[in-house]
Amino acid sequence: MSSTSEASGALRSLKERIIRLEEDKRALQADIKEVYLEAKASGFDTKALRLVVKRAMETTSEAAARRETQAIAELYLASLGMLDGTPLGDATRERMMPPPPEPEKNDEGDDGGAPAPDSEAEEPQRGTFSDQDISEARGRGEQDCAAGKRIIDNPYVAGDPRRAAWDEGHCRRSGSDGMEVPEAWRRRQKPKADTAAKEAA
Amino acid sequence: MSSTSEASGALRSLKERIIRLEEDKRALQADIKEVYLEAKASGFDTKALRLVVKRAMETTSEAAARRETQAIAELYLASLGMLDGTPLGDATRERMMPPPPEPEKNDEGDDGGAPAPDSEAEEPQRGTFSDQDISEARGRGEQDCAAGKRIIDNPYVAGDPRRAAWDEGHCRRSGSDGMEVPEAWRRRQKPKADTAAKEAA
Amino acid sequence: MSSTSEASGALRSLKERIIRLEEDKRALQADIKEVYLEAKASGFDTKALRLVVKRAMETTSEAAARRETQAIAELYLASLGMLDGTPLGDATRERMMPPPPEPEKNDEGDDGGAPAPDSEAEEPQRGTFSDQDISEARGRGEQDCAAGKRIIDNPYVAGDPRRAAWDEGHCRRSGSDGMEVPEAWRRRQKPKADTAAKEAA
Amino acid sequence: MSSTSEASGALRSLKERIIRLEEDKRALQADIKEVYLEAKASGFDTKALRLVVKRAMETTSEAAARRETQAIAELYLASLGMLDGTPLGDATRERMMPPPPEPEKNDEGDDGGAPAPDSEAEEPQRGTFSDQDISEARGRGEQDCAAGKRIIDNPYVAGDPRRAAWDEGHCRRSGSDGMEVPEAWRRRQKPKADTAAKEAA
DNA sequence: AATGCTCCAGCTGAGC
DNA sequence: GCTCAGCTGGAGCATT
Repeated sequence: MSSTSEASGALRSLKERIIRLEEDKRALQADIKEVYLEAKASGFDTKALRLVVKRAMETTSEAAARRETQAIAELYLASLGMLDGTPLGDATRERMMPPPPEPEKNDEGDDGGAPAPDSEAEEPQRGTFSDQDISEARGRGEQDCAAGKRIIDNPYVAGDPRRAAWDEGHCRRSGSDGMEVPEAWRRRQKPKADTAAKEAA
Repeated sequence: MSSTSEASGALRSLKERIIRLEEDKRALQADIKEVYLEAKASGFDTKALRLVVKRAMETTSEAAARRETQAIAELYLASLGMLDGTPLGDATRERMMPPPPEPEKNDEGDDGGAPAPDSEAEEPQRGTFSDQDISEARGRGEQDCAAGKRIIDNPYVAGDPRRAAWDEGHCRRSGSDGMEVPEAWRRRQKPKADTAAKEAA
Repeated sequence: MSSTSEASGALRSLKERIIRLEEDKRALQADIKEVYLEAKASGFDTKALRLVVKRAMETTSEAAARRETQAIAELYLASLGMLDGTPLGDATRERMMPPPPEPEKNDEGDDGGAPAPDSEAEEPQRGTFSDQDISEARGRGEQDCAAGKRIIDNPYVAGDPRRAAWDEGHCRRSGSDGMEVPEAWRRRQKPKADTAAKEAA
Repeated sequence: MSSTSEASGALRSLKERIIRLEEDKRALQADIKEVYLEAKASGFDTKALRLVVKRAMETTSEAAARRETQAIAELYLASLGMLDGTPLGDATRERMMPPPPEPEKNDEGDDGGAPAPDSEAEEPQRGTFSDQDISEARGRGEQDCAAGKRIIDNPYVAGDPRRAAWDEGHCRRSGSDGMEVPEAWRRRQKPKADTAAKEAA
């Protein structure tokens, strides 16, 4: 019988190689844990820090996929009236842009449909709006959507709670246009295999 | 020997109760899976839908904890220059508000430090800003922070890529004030026990 | 616009169906947890109980797959000298049986190779065997394997620590026969899809 | 303001240390995966191999805990008649030994209670026993337990299917003695913190 | 009681 | 089309 080719020896060798690697891995895990403990001792929030690390290690396509999911989820939340105060992010807005139908006409509709919310919007203090104000903003969002306004045409400035309400109205409307499921509500590209991209990074 | 008090019978009974419950659970899991498949078949993005469901089932305090972590993570990302285009959310801004130092003086600094970006900001088209523009906005954010401006005083409107850059500058600066770790960067309240709240819901 | 066919309404409906099911699931999970707590309070070991439940809920083919993996792992452990006292299980022995080469010859080899360990084996007390005894048993296992003895021909009775050692020797030998990896060391049948079986049960 | 003590810089440093460690970890994970693939290509069963590695990396106390849980689970399975052919392992037998009540009396009970199963047991062929044989063995196990016989006094040899049945009878009986839950059915020692032991190993 | 860690199972995406 | 591995999320357990 040969000495190195036998199954028993091969098994032993495999086992030991794996164990060695696993031990190294454990050591690294312990190191990582320690760094987090150190961060915590310094006053950082480890959960947030973990999130930051995760983001920093994402490949480009992973980040894109995450953003897309996030954007779609925001559309869904908006259409269900669950935005609770946080307006749509930029990525989500961008997502809804592709069909910019006849912009010149929109401007007209804009002026008519939502004449001058800007005047009210000049007071961005929180908490000064009644439920009725919010409700009105939601209704205006629906109307504006029906009138062909785009999602970026939200008349309320950032920080204004009515901004989220308008988004909600717009999204609900855009999801109820008789289409089965609107294009912006669907996942688009296939998340490509980016193993190579990972190495390249 | 008694019939019902014996350990062997008790064990059997426990086993069977658990199995019955587990089977019911499996059935429900299958049902849930089916609904997701149905959603997918209709064109919805299941991953986003899962997220929506998760949100909808959160208790108040869970939602608060999530939002807080999110806000802190955004601060960290901003201070590391990793916002890549997405400006700070409202919740994050709110988080940084508590210390509103001498507002009247700030207004002065405001006028001086960032005179009139609004004029430029009136063109919210994406992609028309050079890297230098972005860099300048970041630097201005740092200066404005040093001058006592608050995070909500970001002079760039929503949708303007320089808005995120200004945020980054402001956050980096606010994290470098010589304090060990600024108050806004820390986790605040203990997430209270909301078991009762869960039942109430 | 129609009332039921719109995407927004469909989304709401899906969300609510899922939430309802998830709530039921949570309730069941809570019930299950309670039963385990009750078991624990009665003095049962919950970890062992969980294992029992797992076994009881296995389908036939799942059980078969588990047993096969278990048997192979025991072969590996034996060949690496890691059985530490626990001899091979019946399933593992059975696994090594298929090639029963010329039984009549084996019997001869049996008589010659391991004459009368039975006489010693009549004292099944633990701890009365030296390392040398163990080592001898391992060597005998290797020889017996070479001599064509089958794994069930282990001359030591259950409970005798030399039994495990003989197993180890036999397995090491059977894994070193010059074959790449012996048949008994490989996974055999494809684990068939038993979805139907699951329903039938 | 100092350059190194600022929060923003500290955060960056923490992030980068973690990322570096995580990258090393990923590399090791990839290596481990490769070894498993190699093993698979050679014909080894990777699932079994994983189990072997797990065993090999266990600390002493972890192994003890695993064995204890395993032994208790076997007792439970036996008492529920779920051993299906696989008799109790040695560890489980050992577990039930502590109360060795008056061994000389037991020998007598032995002779009376289960006179000469050995004569039948000399034919260890599988599959030659009827359900009735199995049932009888189970009943005898119960009787023998009642008569004070110990678990190691199982009269059937290893490989005899009645051996498992006798075990089942004995375990069922020992769990039904009127005691709440017998001592052997409970978890014994607290699994001590063996962090130090891990390092020592 | 609350939190952090570890383990496990279910789900998702790739690959033959 | 089905299997397979990776992975993420959740549950249990130990700890403080």
